[in-house]
Amino acid sequence: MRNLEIAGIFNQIADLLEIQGANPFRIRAYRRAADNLENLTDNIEVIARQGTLRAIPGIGEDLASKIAEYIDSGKMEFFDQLKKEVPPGLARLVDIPSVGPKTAKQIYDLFHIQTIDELEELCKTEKLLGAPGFKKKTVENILRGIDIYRRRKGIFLLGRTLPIANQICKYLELHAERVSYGGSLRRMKEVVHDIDILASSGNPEATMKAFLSMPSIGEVLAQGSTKASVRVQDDLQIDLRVIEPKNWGAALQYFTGSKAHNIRMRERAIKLGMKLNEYGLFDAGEKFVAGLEEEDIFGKLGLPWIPPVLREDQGEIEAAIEGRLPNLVKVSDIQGDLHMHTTWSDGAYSIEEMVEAARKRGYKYVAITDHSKSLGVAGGLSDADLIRHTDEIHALDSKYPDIRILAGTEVDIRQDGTLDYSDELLGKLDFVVASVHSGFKQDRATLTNRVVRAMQNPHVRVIGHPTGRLLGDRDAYDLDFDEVMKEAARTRTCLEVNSNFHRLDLSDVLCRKARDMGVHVIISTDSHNYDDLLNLPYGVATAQRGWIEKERVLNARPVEELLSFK
DNA sequence: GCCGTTTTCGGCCCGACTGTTTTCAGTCG
Repeated sequence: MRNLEIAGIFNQIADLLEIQGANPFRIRAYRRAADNLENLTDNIEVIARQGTLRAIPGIGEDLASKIAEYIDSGKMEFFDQLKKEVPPGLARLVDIPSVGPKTAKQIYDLFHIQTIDELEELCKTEKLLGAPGFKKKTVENILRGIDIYRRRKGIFLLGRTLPIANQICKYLELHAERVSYGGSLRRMKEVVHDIDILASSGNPEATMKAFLSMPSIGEVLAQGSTKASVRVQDDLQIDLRVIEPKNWGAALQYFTGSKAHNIRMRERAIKLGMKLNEYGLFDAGEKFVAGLEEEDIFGKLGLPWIPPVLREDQGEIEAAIEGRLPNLVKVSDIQGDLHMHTTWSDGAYSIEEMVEAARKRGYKYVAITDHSKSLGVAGGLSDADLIRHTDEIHALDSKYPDIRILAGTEVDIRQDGTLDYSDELLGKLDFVVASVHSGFKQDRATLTNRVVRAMQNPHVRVIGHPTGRLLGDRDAYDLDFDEVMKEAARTRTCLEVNSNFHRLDLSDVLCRKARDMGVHVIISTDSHNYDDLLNLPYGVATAQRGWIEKERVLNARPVEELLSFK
């Protein structure tokens, strides 16, 4: 898939046009196109071949021809030309916080510098000081921006950030009426760049003061009467917005985004003769129409409330208008966990301990799925061990009448696509997860064949963590998901949505593709200890972001139905 | 550069904070 590659080019074009001072709407068109390509579930090359590029939102005649040109020739003339016009280092200066296109261009025009090191030198030697528009504060801010730029890791995992946000909310609840986190965190994106907190308060000064006196704050980046930004550990930025109670719903809607979703909402307001901002929905006479609750705003715009996980301008507004929003799977729908490890392989607790933990969570069934023999590093089970493992599970199953305990395995898909246990052995099990744990660097065709072959085995019910990605650490291996999902639908093999927040694999985008292609999923935790069981909401949220409904989630069904599927 | 139940041309979301400015431009979300 070259979707991300082309999206990246469009974003770079937007950066370059911005530096050139091009029409802001033209720049926005490139960014919107890039966003939509990133979220596209189909292969852009296939779409180009079919000649239906213009059906993609935000792609018109011009961008379609640019995409086609790039796919055909590997080049985009306009992009190459632009790169010649704008000095190459300039686009990188814009990545520095507080340095935007105007500042970067001005500095370049004055001093002809192109690198961040040169800019730092310029600031430190005070050469920049005194140039038009550059006084002491501005120079200091640039230096601070460079510092932040160098230190920031940029992305934070959802599972790391959400607990921090919850802590802050809990603290602020003592100093405000209502508190919520918003932004990409509320939309449950797999990685976020910052934490947005919203508070409503009758005494905003006190709320703001309480926020700014949190002990964990490293630095205050900005502070006003209603808005403040601070940095805490690991250079995580936290933005607080304090608003009056009557504006709560409007502010929450605005603060949740996404930006693209908000633009669409505001356009809808305009179309209906109103105006939407973070204070409320207003009629032509500036009279307050709605704003106390999010539902009020959606309602006055003729829409049902749209769950935050869907607010990405990926068709949710159209679906809301037409009354066909998906009936999203919920955490409470999940009846059992079908991917768990124990001390038999690389887990931290015994089978019985994990079963007890699952019972406490109210699950109706679990599958114990330890690793198979090839995976030596994880203590994979020999054939003989697997039989003893199965016996122990079946004995426990009789001991606990309130939970069905399935004997399973997470069997390795070997480099040639065969499985790590014989069919005879697999046939003795209740539930088989098959996963790739080696040979990640194989080419696309080989990897795709491997997984397809595994799905053709009648014992395999689900492919575990189908892309193998580790967020921030390891890219997905190169699979052709058109092929994989076609075969998954045909063989009625499920694809796993692994809830471990380092994985979230399938991703939201691939979940959406699975939905479109009629593939069923299983949302599992891949637990290696008790705490991992708590990750389920991340997997559910990822499925929700992919518009997945309860009916498509096999472990939202009773165990009999689960076992007879296929 | 995209797009159309007002439109194939003329619109395109909206506001807070900062710094350097006497009224606003730049940046950010």
